[in-house]
Amino acid sequence: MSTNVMSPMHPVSDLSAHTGFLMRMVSNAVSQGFAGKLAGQDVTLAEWVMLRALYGGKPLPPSLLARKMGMTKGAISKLADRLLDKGLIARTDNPNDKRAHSLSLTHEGIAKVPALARLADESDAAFFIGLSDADHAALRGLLHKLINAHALTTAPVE
Amino acid sequence: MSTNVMSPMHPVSDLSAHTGFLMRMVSNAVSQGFAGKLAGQDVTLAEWVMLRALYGGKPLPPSLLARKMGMTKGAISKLADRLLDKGLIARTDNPNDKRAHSLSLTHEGIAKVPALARLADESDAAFFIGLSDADHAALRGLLHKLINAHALTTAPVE
DNA sequence: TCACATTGGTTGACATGGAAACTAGATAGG
DNA sequence: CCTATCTAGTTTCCATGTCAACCAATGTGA
Repeated sequence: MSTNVMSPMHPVSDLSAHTGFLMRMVSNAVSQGFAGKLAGQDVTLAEWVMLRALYGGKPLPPSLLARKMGMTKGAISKLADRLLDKGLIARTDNPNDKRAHSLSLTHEGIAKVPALARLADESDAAFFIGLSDADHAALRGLLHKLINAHALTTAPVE
Repeated sequence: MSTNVMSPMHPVSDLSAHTGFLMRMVSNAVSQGFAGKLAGQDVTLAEWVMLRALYGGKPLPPSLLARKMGMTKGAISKLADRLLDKGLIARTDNPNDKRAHSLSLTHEGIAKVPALARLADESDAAFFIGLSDADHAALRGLLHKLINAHALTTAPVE
Protein backbone atom coordinates (compact mmCIF):
# COMPACT_ATOMS: atom_id res chain seq x y z
CA MET A 1 0.00 0.00 0.00
CA SER A 2 1.43 3.23 -1.03
CA THR A 3 -0.04 6.60 -0.67
CA ASN A 4 -3.04 6.30 1.46
CA VAL A 5 -4.54 9.21 -0.21
CA MET A 6 -7.66 8.66 1.62
CA SER A 7 -10.68 10.12 0.26
CA PRO A 8 -13.00 11.76 2.61
CA MET A 9 -16.15 9.75 2.93
CA HIS A 10 -17.95 9.54 -0.34
CA PRO A 11 -21.63 8.87 -0.92
CA VAL A 12 -22.05 5.40 -2.33
CA SER A 13 -24.34 5.66 -5.28
CA ASP A 14 -26.24 2.73 -6.64
CA LEU A 15 -24.61 0.73 -9.41
CA SER A 16 -27.41 1.61 -11.80
CA ALA A 17 -26.68 5.26 -11.18
CA HIS A 18 -23.79 4.84 -13.57
CA THR A 19 -24.62 5.05 -17.22
CA GLY A 20 -21.57 2.93 -17.93
CA PHE A 21 -23.07 0.17 -15.85
CA LEU A 22 -26.37 0.28 -17.73
CA MET A 23 -24.40 0.29 -20.91
CA ARG A 24 -22.52 -2.80 -19.92
CA MET A 25 -25.72 -4.57 -18.96
CA VAL A 26 -27.34 -3.94 -22.30
CA SER A 27 -24.22 -4.51 -24.32
CA ASN A 28 -23.61 -7.84 -22.64
CA ALA A 29 -27.14 -8.92 -23.37
CA VAL A 30 -26.83 -8.07 -27.06
CA SER A 31 -23.49 -9.76 -27.37
CA GLN A 32 -24.58 -12.89 -25.57
CA GLY A 33 -27.63 -13.19 -27.77
CA PHE A 34 -25.58 -12.81 -30.91
CA ALA A 35 -22.84 -15.09 -29.64
CA GLY A 36 -25.45 -17.75 -29.08
CA LYS A 37 -26.60 -17.55 -32.67
CA LEU A 38 -23.03 -17.59 -33.93
CA ALA A 39 -22.30 -20.67 -31.87
CA GLY A 40 -24.80 -22.54 -34.04
CA GLN A 41 -22.42 -21.87 -36.93
CA ASP A 42 -19.34 -22.84 -34.94
CA VAL A 43 -18.10 -19.28 -34.93
CA THR A 44 -17.26 -17.03 -32.00
CA LEU A 45 -17.81 -13.31 -31.79
CA ALA A 46 -14.11 -12.59 -32.22
CA GLU A 47 -13.96 -14.92 -35.19
CA TRP A 48 -16.90 -13.17 -36.82
CA VAL A 49 -15.26 -9.80 -36.41
CA MET A 50 -12.08 -11.05 -38.00
CA LEU A 51 -13.87 -12.73 -40.86
CA ARG A 52 -15.85 -9.56 -41.47
CA ALA A 53 -12.68 -7.48 -41.32
CA LEU A 54 -11.14 -9.63 -44.05
CA TYR A 55 -14.23 -9.82 -46.22
CA GLY A 56 -14.17 -7.96 -49.50
CA GLY A 57 -10.77 -6.42 -49.04
CA LYS A 58 -7.12 -7.07 -49.56
CA PRO A 59 -5.23 -9.56 -47.39
CA LEU A 60 -4.21 -7.93 -44.13
CA PRO A 61 -1.21 -8.47 -41.85
CA PRO A 62 -1.96 -9.55 -38.26
CA SER A 63 -0.57 -6.29 -36.93
CA LEU A 64 -3.19 -4.29 -38.78
CA LEU A 65 -5.97 -6.63 -37.72
CA ALA A 66 -4.84 -6.20 -34.14
CA ARG A 67 -5.32 -2.47 -34.42
CA LYS A 68 -8.59 -2.73 -36.28
CA MET A 69 -10.02 -5.17 -33.80
CA GLY A 70 -8.64 -3.67 -30.64
CA MET A 71 -6.87 -6.83 -29.62
CA THR A 72 -3.23 -7.56 -28.88
CA LYS A 73 -1.09 -9.17 -31.51
CA GLY A 74 -0.82 -12.25 -29.31
CA ALA A 75 -4.56 -12.66 -29.29
CA ILE A 76 -4.75 -12.12 -33.03
CA SER A 77 -2.09 -14.75 -33.55
CA LYS A 78 -4.10 -17.35 -31.67
CA LEU A 79 -7.39 -16.29 -33.19
CA ALA A 80 -5.87 -16.63 -36.65
CA ASP A 81 -4.65 -20.11 -35.74
CA ARG A 82 -8.19 -21.15 -34.89
CA LEU A 83 -9.62 -19.77 -38.12
CA LEU A 84 -6.79 -21.42 -40.00
CA ASP A 85 -7.67 -24.75 -38.40
CA LYS A 86 -11.27 -24.24 -39.40
CA GLY A 87 -10.16 -23.59 -42.95
CA LEU A 88 -11.79 -20.18 -43.09
CA ILE A 89 -8.67 -18.09 -43.62
CA ALA A 90 -5.25 -18.57 -45.18
CA ARG A 91 -1.77 -17.17 -44.67
CA THR A 92 0.30 -15.72 -47.48
CA ASP A 93 3.97 -15.05 -47.03
CA ASN A 94 5.14 -11.55 -47.66
CA PRO A 95 7.83 -11.72 -50.33
CA ASN A 96 9.42 -8.46 -49.18
CA ASP A 97 9.71 -9.32 -45.52
CA LYS A 98 10.24 -12.86 -44.41
CA ARG A 99 8.93 -12.15 -40.91
CA ALA A 100 5.60 -10.95 -42.14
CA HIS A 101 2.58 -12.48 -43.78
CA SER A 102 -0.97 -11.58 -44.64
CA LEU A 103 -4.29 -13.15 -43.79
CA SER A 104 -7.18 -13.56 -46.18
CA LEU A 105 -10.40 -15.51 -46.43
CA THR A 106 -10.48 -18.88 -48.12
CA HIS A 107 -13.30 -19.71 -50.50
CA GLU A 108 -14.98 -21.40 -47.60
CA GLY A 109 -14.54 -18.31 -45.47
CA ILE A 110 -15.91 -16.07 -48.17
CA ALA A 111 -18.86 -18.36 -48.59
CA LYS A 112 -19.62 -18.29 -44.92
CA VAL A 113 -19.68 -14.55 -44.31
CA PRO A 114 -23.05 -13.75 -45.89
CA ALA A 115 -24.79 -16.29 -43.70
CA LEU A 116 -23.13 -14.87 -40.63
CA ALA A 117 -23.98 -11.36 -41.76
CA ARG A 118 -27.58 -12.39 -41.94
CA LEU A 119 -27.43 -13.66 -38.38
CA ALA A 120 -25.88 -10.38 -37.32
CA ASP A 121 -28.65 -8.42 -39.01
CA GLU A 122 -31.35 -10.59 -37.52
CA SER A 123 -29.87 -10.60 -34.08
CA ASP A 124 -29.47 -6.86 -34.03
CA ALA A 125 -32.93 -6.21 -35.39
CA ALA A 126 -34.48 -8.58 -32.86
CA PHE A 127 -32.79 -6.98 -29.93
CA PHE A 128 -33.70 -3.41 -30.77
CA ILE A 129 -37.16 -4.09 -32.11
CA GLY A 130 -38.64 -2.74 -28.89
CA LEU A 131 -37.43 0.74 -29.79
CA SER A 132 -39.34 2.99 -32.15
CA ASP A 133 -37.49 4.03 -35.25
CA ALA A 134 -36.95 7.44 -33.71
CA ASP A 135 -35.59 5.95 -30.49
CA HIS A 136 -33.36 3.61 -32.40
CA ALA A 137 -31.99 6.45 -34.46
CA ALA A 138 -31.50 8.54 -31.34
CA LEU A 139 -29.59 5.75 -29.67
CA ARG A 140 -27.32 5.33 -32.64
CA GLY A 141 -26.76 9.06 -32.74
CA LEU A 142 -25.77 9.15 -29.10
CA LEU A 143 -23.45 6.20 -29.49
CA HIS A 144 -21.78 7.87 -32.44
CA LYS A 145 -21.34 11.03 -30.41
CA LEU A 146 -19.54 9.03 -27.74
CA ILE A 147 -17.48 7.17 -30.28
CA ASN A 148 -16.37 10.45 -31.81
CA ALA A 149 -15.82 12.14 -28.49
CA HIS A 150 -13.43 9.38 -27.47
CA ALA A 151 -12.05 8.72 -30.91
CA LEU A 152 -12.91 5.05 -30.64
CA THR A 153 -11.67 3.26 -33.69
CA THR A 154 -11.55 -0.33 -32.71
CA ALA A 155 -13.98 -3.14 -32.90
CA PRO A 156 -14.29 -4.61 -29.45
CA VAL A 157 -14.80 -8.25 -29.04
CA GLU A 158 -15.02 -8.56 -25.35
CA MET B 1 -20.74 0.56 -50.43
CA SER B 2 -19.81 -2.89 -49.62
CA THR B 3 -18.37 -3.36 -52.98
CA ASN B 4 -16.66 -5.89 -55.05
CA VAL B 5 -17.69 -9.27 -53.81
CA MET B 6 -21.12 -10.45 -54.74
CA SER B 7 -23.52 -11.56 -52.08
CA PRO B 8 -24.43 -15.15 -52.70
CA MET B 9 -26.99 -15.35 -49.96
CA HIS B 10 -27.25 -12.16 -48.05
CA PRO B 11 -26.00 -8.63 -48.36
CA VAL B 12 -23.03 -8.17 -46.07
CA SER B 13 -23.60 -5.02 -44.12
CA ASP B 14 -20.84 -3.14 -42.44
CA LEU B 15 -20.08 -4.03 -38.84
CA SER B 16 -20.99 -0.56 -37.68
CA ALA B 17 -24.40 -0.97 -39.23
CA HIS B 18 -25.33 -2.94 -36.15
CA THR B 19 -26.35 -0.97 -33.13
CA GLY B 20 -25.20 -3.85 -30.97
CA PHE B 21 -21.76 -3.44 -32.38
CA LEU B 22 -21.69 0.26 -31.54
CA MET B 23 -22.86 -0.57 -28.05
CA ARG B 24 -20.04 -3.07 -27.57
CA MET B 25 -17.57 -0.53 -28.77
CA VAL B 26 -18.71 2.15 -26.35
CA SER B 27 -19.38 -0.19 -23.45
CA ASN B 28 -15.98 -1.70 -23.86
CA ALA B 29 -14.33 1.70 -23.72
CA VAL B 30 -16.19 2.70 -20.57
CA SER B 31 -15.39 -0.54 -18.83
CA GLN B 32 -11.75 -0.50 -19.76
CA GLY B 33 -11.35 3.01 -18.51
CA PHE B 34 -12.98 2.20 -15.22
CA ALA B 35 -11.13 -1.10 -14.88
CA GLY B 36 -7.90 0.81 -15.23
CA LYS B 37 -8.78 3.08 -12.35
CA LEU B 38 -9.90 0.16 -10.23
CA ALA B 39 -6.63 -1.63 -10.88
CA GLY B 40 -4.90 1.13 -8.96
CA GLN B 41 -6.88 -0.03 -5.95
CA ASP B 42 -6.15 -3.69 -6.57
CA VAL B 43 -9.75 -4.38 -7.44
CA THR B 44 -11.24 -5.81 -10.61
CA LEU B 45 -14.52 -4.83 -12.21
CA ALA B 46 -16.20 -8.03 -11.07
CA GLU B 47 -14.88 -7.53 -7.56
CA TRP B 48 -16.24 -4.01 -7.44
CA VAL B 49 -19.67 -5.17 -8.52
CA MET B 50 -19.73 -7.81 -5.82
CA LEU B 51 -18.50 -5.44 -3.15
CA ARG B 52 -21.13 -2.92 -4.17
CA ALA B 53 -23.81 -5.60 -4.18
CA LEU B 54 -22.96 -6.48 -0.61
CA TYR B 55 -22.63 -2.93 0.63
CA GLY B 56 -25.25 -1.63 2.99
CA GLY B 57 -27.42 -4.69 2.92
CA LYS B 58 -27.87 -8.03 4.55
CA PRO B 59 -25.42 -10.87 3.91
CA LEU B 60 -26.28 -12.61 0.66
CA PRO B 61 -25.91 -16.23 -0.45
CA PRO B 62 -23.73 -16.87 -3.53
CA SER B 63 -26.73 -18.10 -5.47
CA LEU B 64 -28.43 -14.74 -5.18
CA LEU B 65 -25.26 -12.89 -6.05
CA ALA B 66 -24.94 -15.02 -9.14
CA ARG B 67 -28.35 -13.90 -10.30
CA LYS B 68 -27.79 -10.29 -9.39
CA MET B 69 -24.45 -10.16 -11.14
CA GLY B 70 -25.33 -12.25 -14.16
CA MET B 71 -22.55 -14.72 -13.55
CA THR B 72 -22.56 -18.46 -13.02
CA LYS B 73 -22.36 -19.82 -9.53
CA GLY B 74 -18.98 -21.28 -10.35
CA ALA B 75 -17.63 -17.85 -11.20
CA ILE B 76 -19.16 -16.37 -8.05
CA SER B 77 -17.55 -19.09 -5.98
CA LYS B 78 -14.10 -18.26 -7.30
CA LEU B 79 -14.66 -14.54 -7.17
CA ALA B 80 -15.70 -14.85 -3.53
CA ASP B 81 -12.54 -16.83 -2.84
CA ARG B 82 -10.45 -13.98 -4.18
CA LEU B 83 -12.25 -11.35 -2.12
CA LEU B 84 -11.96 -13.62 0.89
CA ASP B 85 -8.22 -13.84 0.35
CA LYS B 86 -8.07 -10.07 0.14
CA GLY B 87 -9.93 -9.85 3.40
CA LEU B 88 -12.72 -7.77 1.93
CA ILE B 89 -15.58 -10.18 2.51
CA ALA B 90 -16.44 -12.95 4.97
CA ARG B 91 -18.48 -16.14 4.94
CA THR B 92 -21.15 -16.90 7.52
CA ASP B 93 -22.63 -20.34 7.85
CA ASN B 94 -26.35 -20.61 7.49
CA PRO B 95 -27.68 -22.26 10.66
CA ASN B 96 -30.78 -23.55 8.91
CA ASP B 97 -29.07 -25.19 5.98
CA LYS B 98 -25.65 -26.63 6.38
CA ARG B 99 -24.95 -26.54 2.66
CA ALA B 100 -25.48 -22.82 2.46
CA HIS B 101 -23.69 -19.74 3.66
CA SER B 102 -23.86 -16.00 3.21
CA LEU B 103 -21.31 -13.44 2.13
CA SER B 104 -20.88 -10.05 3.68
CA LEU B 105 -18.34 -7.26 3.73
CA THR B 106 -15.65 -7.16 6.38
CA HIS B 107 -14.83 -3.86 8.06
CA GLU B 108 -12.04 -3.48 5.57
CA GLY B 109 -14.45 -4.13 2.73
CA ILE B 110 -16.93 -1.63 4.05
CA ALA B 111 -14.20 0.93 4.42
CA LYS B 112 -13.07 0.44 0.86
CA VAL B 113 -16.38 0.84 -0.95
CA PRO B 114 -16.77 4.63 -0.67
CA ALA B 115 -13.40 5.21 -2.29
CA LEU B 116 -14.26 2.82 -5.09
CA ALA B 117 -17.66 4.44 -5.46
CA ARG B 118 -15.96 7.75 -5.95
CA LEU B 119 -13.82 6.27 -8.70
CA ALA B 120 -16.95 4.89 -10.30
CA ASP B 121 -18.65 8.27 -10.16
CA GLU B 122 -15.64 10.06 -11.53
CA SER B 123 -15.03 7.53 -14.25
CA ASP B 124 -18.64 7.60 -15.37
CA ALA B 125 -18.87 11.36 -15.30
CA ALA B 126 -15.64 11.72 -17.23
CA PHE B 127 -16.74 9.37 -19.95
CA PHE B 128 -20.12 10.93 -20.56
CA ILE B 129 -19.11 14.52 -20.07
CA GLY B 130 -19.24 15.05 -23.81
CA LEU B 131 -22.99 14.62 -23.77
CA SER B 132 -25.33 17.41 -22.85
CA ASP B 133 -27.54 16.79 -19.86
CA ALA B 134 -30.44 16.21 -22.19
CA ASP B 135 -28.47 13.72 -24.28
CA HIS B 136 -27.26 11.96 -21.20
CA ALA B 137 -30.77 11.65 -19.86
CA ALA B 138 -32.00 10.45 -23.24
CA LEU B 139 -29.31 7.78 -23.36
CA ARG B 140 -30.20 6.56 -19.90
CA GLY B 141 -33.85 6.48 -20.85
CA LEU B 142 -33.17 4.40 -23.92
CA LEU B 143 -30.98 1.99 -22.01
CA HIS B 144 -33.71 1.57 -19.42
CA LYS B 145 -36.21 0.87 -22.16
CA LEU B 146 -34.00 -1.90 -23.48
CA ILE B 147 -33.38 -3.26 -20.01
CA ASN B 148 -37.09 -3.43 -19.38
CA ALA B 149 -37.92 -4.78 -22.80
CA HIS B 150 -35.57 -7.68 -22.23
CA ALA B 151 -36.21 -8.02 -18.54
CA LEU B 152 -32.50 -7.94 -17.90
CA THR B 153 -32.44 -9.40 -14.44
CA THR B 154 -29.01 -8.24 -13.46
CA ALA B 155 -31.07 -6.64 -10.83
CA PRO B 156 -32.77 -7.27 -7.64
CA VAL B 157 -35.53 -9.36 -6.32
CA GLU B 158 -35.54 -9.08 -2.61
C1' DT C 1 -38.15 -44.43 7.23
C1' DC C 2 -35.65 -45.01 3.14
C1' DA C 3 -34.41 -44.54 -1.71
C1' DC C 4 -34.25 -40.86 -4.91
C1' DA C 5 -34.54 -36.36 -6.75
C1' DT C 6 -33.26 -31.55 -5.79
C1' DT C 7 -30.53 -27.84 -4.45
C1' DG C 8 -26.39 -24.90 -2.65
C1' DG C 9 -21.71 -24.72 -3.60
C1' DT C 10 -17.15 -26.24 -5.11
C1' DT C 11 -13.99 -28.04 -8.37
C1' DG C 12 -11.76 -29.30 -12.66
C1' DA C 13 -11.35 -29.12 -17.59
C1' DC C 14 -11.52 -25.80 -21.19
C1' DA C 15 -11.58 -21.41 -23.71
C1' DT C 16 -9.80 -17.09 -24.55
C1' DG C 17 -7.49 -12.71 -23.88
C1' DG C 18 -3.57 -9.64 -22.04
C1' DA C 19 1.42 -8.94 -20.75
C1' DA C 20 5.78 -9.91 -21.48
C1' DA C 21 9.54 -12.89 -22.98
C1' DC C 22 11.34 -14.72 -27.05
C1' DT C 23 12.60 -15.65 -32.16
C1' DA C 24 13.83 -14.46 -36.61
C1' DG C 25 14.35 -11.18 -39.97
C1' DA C 26 15.08 -6.13 -41.14
C1' DT C 27 17.85 -1.68 -40.55
C1' DA C 28 20.79 1.94 -39.10
C1' DG C 29 25.46 3.64 -37.84
C1' DG C 30 30.09 3.51 -37.86
C1' DC D 1 30.36 -5.38 -43.48
C1' DC D 2 29.11 -5.89 -38.32
C1' DT D 3 26.95 -5.00 -34.49
C1' DA D 4 23.21 -2.78 -32.02
C1' DT D 5 18.50 -1.98 -32.35
C1' DC D 6 13.78 -2.51 -34.27
C1' DT D 7 9.99 -4.90 -35.66
C1' DA D 8 6.46 -8.79 -36.99
C1' DG D 9 4.72 -12.63 -34.99
C1' DT D 10 4.66 -16.48 -31.76
C1' DT D 11 4.69 -18.48 -27.42
C1' DT D 12 4.34 -18.83 -22.36
C1' DC D 13 2.29 -17.67 -18.15
C1' DC D 14 -1.47 -15.92 -15.81
C1' DA D 15 -6.21 -14.25 -14.90
C1' DT D 16 -10.90 -15.16 -15.18
C1' DG D 17 -15.21 -17.04 -16.97
C1' DT D 18 -18.25 -21.02 -18.57
C1' DC D 19 -19.77 -25.76 -18.38
C1' DA D 20 -20.33 -29.95 -16.40
C1' DA D 21 -19.25 -33.28 -13.00
C1' DC D 22 -19.42 -33.78 -8.26
C1' DC D 23 -20.34 -33.53 -3.03
C1' DA D 24 -23.13 -32.91 0.75
C1' DA D 25 -27.33 -31.55 2.83
C1' DT D 26 -32.47 -31.30 2.11
C1' DG D 27 -36.78 -32.60 0.78
C1' DT D 28 -40.24 -36.07 -0.85
C1' DG D 29 -43.29 -39.73 -1.51
C1' DA D 30 -44.79 -44.36 -0.73
